[in-house]
Amino acid sequence: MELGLSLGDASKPFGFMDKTREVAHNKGLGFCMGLSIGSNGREEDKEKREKESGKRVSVDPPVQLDLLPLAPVPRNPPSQQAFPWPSDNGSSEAGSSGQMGFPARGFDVNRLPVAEEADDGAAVSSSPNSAASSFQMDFCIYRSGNKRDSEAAGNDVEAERASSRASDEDENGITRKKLRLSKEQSAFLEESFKEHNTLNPKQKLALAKQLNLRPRQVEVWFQNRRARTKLKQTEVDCEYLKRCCETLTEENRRLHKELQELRALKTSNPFYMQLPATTLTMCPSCERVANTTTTTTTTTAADPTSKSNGFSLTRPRFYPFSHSQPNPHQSAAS
DNA sequence: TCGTCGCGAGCTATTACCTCA
DNA sequence: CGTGAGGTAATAGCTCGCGAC
Repeated sequence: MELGLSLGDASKPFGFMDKTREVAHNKGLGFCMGLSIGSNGREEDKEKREKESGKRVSVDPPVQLDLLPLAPVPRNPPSQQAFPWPSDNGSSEAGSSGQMGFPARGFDVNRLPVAEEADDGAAVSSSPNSAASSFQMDFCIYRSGNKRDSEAAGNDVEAERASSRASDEDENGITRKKLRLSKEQSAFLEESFKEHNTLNPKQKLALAKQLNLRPRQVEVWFQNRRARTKLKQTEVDCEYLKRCCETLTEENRRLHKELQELRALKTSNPFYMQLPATTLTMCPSCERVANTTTTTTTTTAADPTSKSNGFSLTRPRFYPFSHSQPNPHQSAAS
């Protein structure tokens, strides 16, 4: 697990994030986190939109957390599903039907009646129940009142649910119905989100068509997904900062105690502390004395294992910031 | 060049529905 | 069977960027 914290300079995302993300993806390790406070986020929006044309961008750069599943996530799911837009490496083609890994034996989901599709221009081209539809995916029906589709999908459970809900369908259409996405749809959207956490209109339309959803549904899903991600980031941020606070409090308490011990030592042995000031200069990163003299006393003090005076110079300290350069003392310190 | 307007997109807060313990 | 909690799809309202004028 690698943690990084940055306060104040939101314009600079964490350089280590990319590397850590890579590691996390490749090895399924932990999570990484970066935090930056002080940005309004709009500049990042602009950048995102500029990159939206196909580049993978991260949402909300000032707060970057990688909370992806710890288990290795295949870049291409076992089903070899292909996203409806060209990937960064151009490996997937738009509308690559049959590569989704889902049986192409039916439809569909949450598909509104034809008349209802008109609210989103992109979804009006195909009849949701038509076998000749260009929609490739076989998603179980979860929408109330769409029993026929669900049965066609062969999913008895979903069909039952849809059937049971059909009875409470509000005929006047005022009641807002919950359109639960199928697992396949959610999984595909999730994979899409990993590729692009924002969608341009073309991607949205393509994804909607491939998933047999309305573009608005895809849009809402991504919106909610981003919100969930941000919420989790915030939770982890809070947890991390809480730990930082606890650690620093503990460190502060320990330093006070150490100071008292030193003062007591000085009082009892006034000659002990008559060392050159440089003797106690410590490397802030590795806790080792950086400048030593040749006196016997100093050598003793510089020895991190020395307990001759009842305390050690090596004490665990908490530094939330990682070294920008490799710590030359790290191997020795460990 | 600057101001205004319309539009599109994203974000946040909230609601409404659904599932499950 | 009723109920509350949690998850999530959907909505509303807002801000911001951008292009047209």
